[in-house]
Amino acid sequence: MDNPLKKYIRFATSLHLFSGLPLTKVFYYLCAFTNDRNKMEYNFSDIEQKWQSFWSSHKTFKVEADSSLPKFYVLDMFPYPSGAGLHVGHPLGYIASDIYTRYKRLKGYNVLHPMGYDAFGLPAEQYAIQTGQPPQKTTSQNIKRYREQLDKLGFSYDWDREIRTCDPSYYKWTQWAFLKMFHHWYDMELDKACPIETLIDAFNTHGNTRIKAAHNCKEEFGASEWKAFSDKEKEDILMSYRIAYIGETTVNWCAALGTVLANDEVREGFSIRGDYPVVQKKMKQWQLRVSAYAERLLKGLEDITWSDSLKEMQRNWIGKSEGAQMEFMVKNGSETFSMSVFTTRADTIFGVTFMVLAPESEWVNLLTAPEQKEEVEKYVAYVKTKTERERMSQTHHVTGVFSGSYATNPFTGKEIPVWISEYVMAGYGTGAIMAVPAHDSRDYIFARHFKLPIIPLIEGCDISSESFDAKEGIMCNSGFLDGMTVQEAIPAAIEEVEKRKLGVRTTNYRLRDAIFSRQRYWGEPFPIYYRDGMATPLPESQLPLELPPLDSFHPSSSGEPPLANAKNWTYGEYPLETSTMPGFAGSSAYYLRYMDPHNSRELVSRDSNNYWQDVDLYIGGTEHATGHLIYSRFWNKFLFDLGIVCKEEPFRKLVNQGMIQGRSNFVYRIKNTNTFVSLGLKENYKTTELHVDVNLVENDRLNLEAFRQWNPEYKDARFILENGEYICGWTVEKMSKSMFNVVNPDVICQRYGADTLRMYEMFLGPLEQSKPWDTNGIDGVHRFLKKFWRLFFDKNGELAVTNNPPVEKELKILHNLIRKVEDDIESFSFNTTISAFMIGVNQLTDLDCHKRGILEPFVILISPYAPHIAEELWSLLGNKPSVANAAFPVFNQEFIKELIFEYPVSFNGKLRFKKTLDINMNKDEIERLVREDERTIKYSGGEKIRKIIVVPEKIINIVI
RNA sequence: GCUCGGGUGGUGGAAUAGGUAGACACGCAGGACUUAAAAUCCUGUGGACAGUAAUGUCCGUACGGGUUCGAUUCCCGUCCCGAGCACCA
Repeated sequence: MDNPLKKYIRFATSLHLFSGLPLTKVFYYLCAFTNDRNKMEYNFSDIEQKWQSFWSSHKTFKVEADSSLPKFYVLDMFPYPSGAGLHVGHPLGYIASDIYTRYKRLKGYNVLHPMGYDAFGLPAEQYAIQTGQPPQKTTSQNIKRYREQLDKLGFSYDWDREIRTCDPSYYKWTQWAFLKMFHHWYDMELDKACPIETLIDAFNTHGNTRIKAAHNCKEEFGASEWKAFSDKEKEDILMSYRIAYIGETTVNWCAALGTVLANDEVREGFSIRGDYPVVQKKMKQWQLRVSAYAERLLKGLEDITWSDSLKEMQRNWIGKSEGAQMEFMVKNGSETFSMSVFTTRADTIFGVTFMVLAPESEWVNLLTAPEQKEEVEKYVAYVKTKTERERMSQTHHVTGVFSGSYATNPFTGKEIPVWISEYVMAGYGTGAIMAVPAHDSRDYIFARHFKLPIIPLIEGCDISSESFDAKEGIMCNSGFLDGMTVQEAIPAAIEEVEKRKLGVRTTNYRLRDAIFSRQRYWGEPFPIYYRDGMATPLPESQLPLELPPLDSFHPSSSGEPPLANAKNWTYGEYPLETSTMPGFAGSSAYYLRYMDPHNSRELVSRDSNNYWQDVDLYIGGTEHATGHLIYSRFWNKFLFDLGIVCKEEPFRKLVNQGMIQGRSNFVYRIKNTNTFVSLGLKENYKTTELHVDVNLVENDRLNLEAFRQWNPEYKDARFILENGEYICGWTVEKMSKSMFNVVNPDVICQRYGADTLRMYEMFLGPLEQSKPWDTNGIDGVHRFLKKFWRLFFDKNGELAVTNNPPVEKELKILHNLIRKVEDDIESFSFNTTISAFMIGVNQLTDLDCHKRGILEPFVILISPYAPHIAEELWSLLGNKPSVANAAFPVFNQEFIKELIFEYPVSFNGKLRFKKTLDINMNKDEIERLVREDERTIKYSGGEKIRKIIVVPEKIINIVI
């Protein structure tokens, strides 16, 4: 057994052997040392354990809706509990949100600060396929580990509200929302989701010709036709109007994962999870009609406090562009077709010299002339063989084929050829374009390559080597548009198009409907069964439809999703849907469920929702900008349309914490030897750079013994040292196991304590900035906490706080700090607060200040940052029950006067003098004061003076 | 290519309604206490030059211009780094 006493004796013995001192003397020194330590040292591990169990047993952070208190909702993006556990980068945002939460509580708010787990997902399933371990089991193990790690950091979550997306009582409401979407359609006139019954009524009276709806229905029909349709036909038509619908679409199919993926789960033709190739494939899939909300998703960005870059990312993703949809008559031999294109540059119509179709476009078959058939088919086949990545990487590789048919330019009347090329995408606009080579770089390159005519439309533009894409200049060669600026010509052209009935003004969005089914096991089952091949919703009373246990998580032998293997996966005699929902399903409304997590009758009760309303502060990474944060906003808007939630936007303010990168260390092995040379001397040798585990390195000094034991290969390693030490090189890289630079928060907690870790993570730099983790600086923060602790004790280790009234100097330190802490937290500058604390402690130490009137408020100020030490000191000062229930100290204006006195008035940047200025001074008094110095001033008026700037002959500015 | 951020000591970073640049911390150097170590505390620390010294002078916020009594901050141009988007018609 390795108890502390044995360790202690072993340590003393080795000291005795090492130093040659008598054993008795060794014990004497050790005793003196440890006694001293026990008495007054800051014992963080005892303190932190004590208060963490206090908080948990007293449910200190439990909150209830209370209409007598103002509410505040602080939310973290809940984690996916991976098998690797947390590294030091994960808690950054959690620490920031916890500081804000604790601050808001001190300010008298009733703060909702919950936590949970985004527990469905691919990694657990992949692990299950490899090992046969059910995802239920590994997920709950991972959650347990996450919880242990989170608890050590002293977060003030209300754990009674914990949710897990894989819990049936939670995903009941994910399924419920899906059913609601199935039962609704989007009315473009009312601009909201409406019950499907209203659509059926409308079909019964007018058919679908008069209805403005978001849909993908291909037919038009009148009321009598509708009534004559069979049930199956009716159901197929309704399906093309539902907000949750099955539709055939080109999907991202990942063969390696055996599932379809959403656009945000794919990057450059490869899956984000696993980096497997993804191909485009037409499939019937469940989809959510997110595109119906495109305009509202865009508009809603105006009223929320998110960073500009994040809003910009969402705007790009939604990709609104305004222009016109125009009809071109196309002749293929004797047949004539009307083909529509979308353009934002209707003004360039006179420069259209050819048209281009996407190879996948439905027009290709109709418009291919018999004599070109062979060539077109060859080309289309060639395009199909290219992967998505190849098509993207070869952007300037021009390919294409002439279709053999000609369109007519409706304005010039000229015949123009129709081409087919991969540079036009089937998925955007109509899959066909009018090409204006003079003013679009892609059209220009194409025209040059195939020697098609180029007509310049802007006076004086140079198109000899490239197109003129800018929307500026005076129009020419453009008939009635000649002489206008481009900005005038665009609306004028659209107007003319509409007048001549050649097309209509249109807005196009890049945002596409979200593909909502995944052919995998570890997700929410769809509450859908198939009757005679028709997708039919389960009644709400059947929810939740629980995920059945499985023995094998592979796809079935016939290529069906894993759920096809489940026994009795039927509703009565009818088969249930075998796909499951994607990862974003469970995370789309979790912030609502936290408001009322135990409600078994509703997603969230009206009362709870009315009280908590929306998330006031949401902290998380930018990686969710185009995924979760779009889907959540969509989901919330849908629920808003149904009157289930009272706010249209779910996240009022959003802060993106930066990434914490790893700081890797290197050692330098001399080639073909087992000798390592220190950084400063490596130029003298031929060396190989090797990553070394950062846990064996301190302040870039290698622990030689630990290094030898790290890997058997290095057992006999020799070192060339500089000044007796081995200095390692370093660089900043992603934090990952393979770079040996992962720092586990548990290790830091054990060594320095959670309070030090929390403060250090904040001290590292601005919250929103990415920065490397560098353990080197942590001693400074730890030293500060020790100093802070010592402030409360005298030299004998006795609590030394007195009730003497503080003097003005001490009050100034305090009130300066109050203002600083308040300003910094409100502006999320948590890093600079730590400096202010350090200065404050140093000043109080110099003054030997032991006064309760100063120290007690100081404890409150520091408690959001270092809650454990604050609780301990708070209770030592005789307060009950918890500093979390204290009130934030009030900043006293009186001491601002003192600050003014201190601020030097500079003269010519060199001479300095101090002037006594009073906050109550008015303009005349200041003028008189300065006139005595024979200088003139300008004064713009105001209430308080902060500083006064003087230069030769005049005062330039008085800052108020 | 387009959009948005950002370039400050050996290091992380302070300071922007223009006003003592480098707070605070790390590291480094020196010192105190100690038989010793640990811990703790104190001093110095952007660069160059001058002086025995206190101190003084000049140069310094990526680079080049501009506005201003005064610019790290505002404006124009250039370079570099990071993030996002990328045949979006």
